[in-house]
Amino acid sequence: MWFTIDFHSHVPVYEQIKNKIKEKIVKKEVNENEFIPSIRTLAKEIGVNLNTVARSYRELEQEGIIQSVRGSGYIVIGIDKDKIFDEKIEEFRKIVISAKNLKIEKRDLLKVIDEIYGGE
Amino acid sequence: MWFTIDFHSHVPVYEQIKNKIKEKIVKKEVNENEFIPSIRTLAKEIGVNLNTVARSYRELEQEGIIQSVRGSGYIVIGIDKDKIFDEKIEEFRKIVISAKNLKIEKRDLLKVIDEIYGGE
Amino acid sequence: MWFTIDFHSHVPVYEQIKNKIKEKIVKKEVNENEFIPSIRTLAKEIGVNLNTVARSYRELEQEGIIQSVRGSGYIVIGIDKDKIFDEKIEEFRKIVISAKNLKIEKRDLLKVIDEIYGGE
Amino acid sequence: MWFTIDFHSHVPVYEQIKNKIKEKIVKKEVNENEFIPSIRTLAKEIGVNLNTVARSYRELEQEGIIQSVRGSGYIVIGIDKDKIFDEKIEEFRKIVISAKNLKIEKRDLLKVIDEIYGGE
DNA sequence: GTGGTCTAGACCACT
DNA sequence: GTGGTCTAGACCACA
Repeated sequence: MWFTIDFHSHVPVYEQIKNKIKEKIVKKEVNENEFIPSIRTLAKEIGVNLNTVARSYRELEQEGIIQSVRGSGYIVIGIDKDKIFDEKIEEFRKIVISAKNLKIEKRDLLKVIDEIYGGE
Repeated sequence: MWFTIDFHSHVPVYEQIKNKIKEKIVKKEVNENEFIPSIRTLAKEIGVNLNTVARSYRELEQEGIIQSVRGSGYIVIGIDKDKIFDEKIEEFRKIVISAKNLKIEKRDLLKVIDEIYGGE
Repeated sequence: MWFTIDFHSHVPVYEQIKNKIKEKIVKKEVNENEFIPSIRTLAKEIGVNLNTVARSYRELEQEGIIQSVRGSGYIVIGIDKDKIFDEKIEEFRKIVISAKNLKIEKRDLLKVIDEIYGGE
Repeated sequence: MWFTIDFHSHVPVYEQIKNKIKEKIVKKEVNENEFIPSIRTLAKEIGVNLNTVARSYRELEQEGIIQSVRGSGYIVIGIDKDKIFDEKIEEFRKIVISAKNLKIEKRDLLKVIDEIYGGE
């Protein structure tokens, strides 16, 4: 299974798909000039409609990250890592602010980070 | 202005309102037994429809956080800080995982936390 | 009727809709800050599915030409006339080249232009 | 290379091939009773599938423009120039109307024509 | 009523 | 088999 979708999230499914694929590319689980799963394959795998995946792919193509090859599928072009980085950091900043507002202490956040990145 | 709404977020407006009010309560900007703004007032202030604010208040009441006082408005009952804490930590954990997936380094996250919480 | 669609064209319906709306804006048949017809209204009027119009509007929004207003509709932001101009001139250039290749004479093209723009 | 194909055009590849061949015939780059490239050759040259070229040739044959010669290939029969002319002029007319709608001035179109046909 | 998303299913162009 | 487009119809969030 390539990845899973949270159907109860407020984030639309097509956005989740876009994000997951961007992650895969950054993590080099798919490399440039490689094909990603076909629209139909991925749709079946994650249990969504073909059109939903198609929309994700179409938007990723508009962002210049993948490109359709007629009759063959979608191929990875490349990704602007700085942009992805900045977007995620901004998202991260918002939730840290929100956590601070909720009087969550710094050490509680650090604990989570250590858990995930490994202590040290 | 009490707070602002991101109308182009994927998070529904009524959810944003609920979250902001919870933050206010935890931060003690509104205390127990105090009134929060009337539906009408808040709706006008943040530029949304009455029904939207009404829905937020209704759900907050169902969660036992506020209570309607006939003819007067809504009064703060109290809040289960542990639950709020856990929810936010969980949200935080997800984005940290996502950041790690994107090969964002630990120190980049720590930098953001220091910025917001104050270094050290 | 706002406009009509050529269902036998190779140009996809959603593209035709986008082009027609761009024309309307340039021609000032709809002005900035005015609403264009709702997705459902336009879909019914030109006899296409709601999703098709929705896609057109979504892409026009991505291009910064219109913007969605929650619960109200889509409002015109503005349009980069130079870009539209350049695109159309480029399209025009291609067909002129093609006409020349087909040994169509210059005066035959000029005749068409005079017909449409008014002679002289 | 005989000609090139725009794979991201909305015009189907088999239509593009047909049009290019018609142009070649009108321009007398291939004359009557001469062979055009074999399906296999042309397919390889422009990088499309055999079936696609085959479809183009089949339709050109139906239009009486070329004819298959068993074991040899396809030979040019002739072309109804008036029909080609009318089709192209009609296509031209549409874009001129569209240009006028976009408030493009007559002189801008004339400039393009002069560029391509040579001034005067 | 408005936009936003999604499903199910279809046909076309192309390899 | 692949992508590209479209229809019909549904549910949600919002004014």
